[in-house]
Amino acid sequence: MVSAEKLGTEIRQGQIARAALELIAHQGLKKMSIAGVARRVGLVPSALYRHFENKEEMLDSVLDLIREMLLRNVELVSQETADPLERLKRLLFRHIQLIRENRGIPRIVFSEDVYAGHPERKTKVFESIKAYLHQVEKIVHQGQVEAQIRRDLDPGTISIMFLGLIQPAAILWHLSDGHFDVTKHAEKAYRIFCGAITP
Amino acid sequence: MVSAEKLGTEIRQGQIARAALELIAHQGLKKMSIAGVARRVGLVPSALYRHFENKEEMLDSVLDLIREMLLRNVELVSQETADPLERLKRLLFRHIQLIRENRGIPRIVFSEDVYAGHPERKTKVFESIKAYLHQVEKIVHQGQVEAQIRRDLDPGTISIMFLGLIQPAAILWHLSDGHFDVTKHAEKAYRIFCGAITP
DNA sequence: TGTACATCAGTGAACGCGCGTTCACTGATGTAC
DNA sequence: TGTACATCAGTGAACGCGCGTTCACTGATGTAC
Repeated sequence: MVSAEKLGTEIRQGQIARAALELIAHQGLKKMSIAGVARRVGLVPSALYRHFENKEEMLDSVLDLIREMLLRNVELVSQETADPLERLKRLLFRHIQLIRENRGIPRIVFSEDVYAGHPERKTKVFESIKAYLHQVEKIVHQGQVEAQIRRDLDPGTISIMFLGLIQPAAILWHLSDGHFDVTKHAEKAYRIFCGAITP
Repeated sequence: MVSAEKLGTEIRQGQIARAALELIAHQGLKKMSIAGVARRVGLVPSALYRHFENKEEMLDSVLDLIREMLLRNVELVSQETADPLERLKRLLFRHIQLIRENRGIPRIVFSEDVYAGHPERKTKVFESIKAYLHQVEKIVHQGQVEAQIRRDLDPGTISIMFLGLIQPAAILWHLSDGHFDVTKHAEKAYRIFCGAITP
C-alpha cells in the first residue's frame, strides 16, 4: 500500500474525531472500530496511535467535538438576531439540523457503553448539556426581561422543555429512516410551546 | 459446578429477556454479553442456546418485552380513571417510573447497534412507539371530544410533545446519576403543557 | 546552496484477549407399557 | 406400582473471529551547520 500523506497531529486529531462521529452516526458505536475510523481517514489502523494514546482518548475528543458543535449553534443564533423568541426558534431549527447531520450525537449521549467504567466522561457530557441548557436559559431570561416570555415560569424548566420539542421527533425521524417530517412537527410544536410561554 | 434447576423454555426465555434488559440498563449494550446474561439467570453461557437460537433472537425478545411494558402502562391508567387529562398525567408519571426502573429502554431505542444489519428490528421498534403514541392520541382525542383539550390542536403533535416532557428530563436524570429531580420537572412541565392544550 | 541528521507520521505483521457459538455428554423428568 | 425409554434443560471444553494494541521499520520533512 502506498503511504498516505503526512499531516500534522492536530489536523489528524480533528479528522479522526469527525470520522469517528460520522461512523457512530452511520453504523453505531459497535462499528466504531479503529479499523473503520482509519479507513475513513485514509490511514492504516496502527497509524491512529500516532495521534491518540488509545481508543478511549479518541472517544473523549469526540465528546469535545459534540460540545463545541452544540455551543457554536447558540453563538450563531445570537449573532443572527437579538430577539429572544426569534433566537429560540432559530436555535430549534439549527439543533434539528445538527442532529440530522450528526445522528451520532443522541446515540452517544444515551449510550452507557461510552460511560461504563468512565464516570468522568458521564460528568463531561452532563456538563456540556448543562452548558447548552444554561445558554438557552439565558435567552429565556432575556425574553422575560423584555416581557416577551411569562415571568412566572422557571427558565430552567422551559429550557428543558425546549429540548423536548426536538428529541422525540428526532427519534421518530431516525426510526422511520427519515420519513417522519421533523421540521413540520417542530413548527407545530413550537407554536404550541410559544403559546404556552408567552403572556 | 452444580447444575442449575431445570425449568421450562418459556420461563427461561422470560428470565433471559428480563436479565438482558437489566444488564443493558446497568452496564450498557456492550456489556450485554451471553456470559453476563447467563450469570444473571444463574446458568452457564452455553445453556442459553437451549432457549434461543442466538444472541440476535435474545435481543428480539427484549424488544417485545419493551413493547409490552409500554402498552401495559396505557392499559393500567385507562383502568384507573376515565378522565382524559388525568389519564395523561398518570401515564406521564408511570412512564417516568418505567424508565427509571428500566434505563435500558431509551438506550436500546437510540442505539444503532441494535439495528445495524437488522432493518426489520428498527421497523419493529418504530411500530412499538407508534402504537404507544397512537394510544396517547386516542386519549387526547377523547379529551377533545369532552372539550377538555383544544380542538384546534393536532393529537399527533400533542402526543409527541407528551413524550418530550419526559425524554430530556430522563437524560438529565441519567447523566446526573439520579441527582436531577425528574418528577419535580415533570410536574412543572406538565402544568405548562396542560396550560397550552386546554381551552 | 548543499549535506547530515533528528523528528515524526506513516506501514504491516503479529499478539492476545473477549466473546459468541458448537458439540458431546449428563442426568433429571415425564410417559408408555 | 415399577421399569425402560425418550426428551430436553443443563454442563464445560474447545473453536475461531474480530478487534485493540504493540513494535520494528520506512521515508518524507524541516533544520543545523
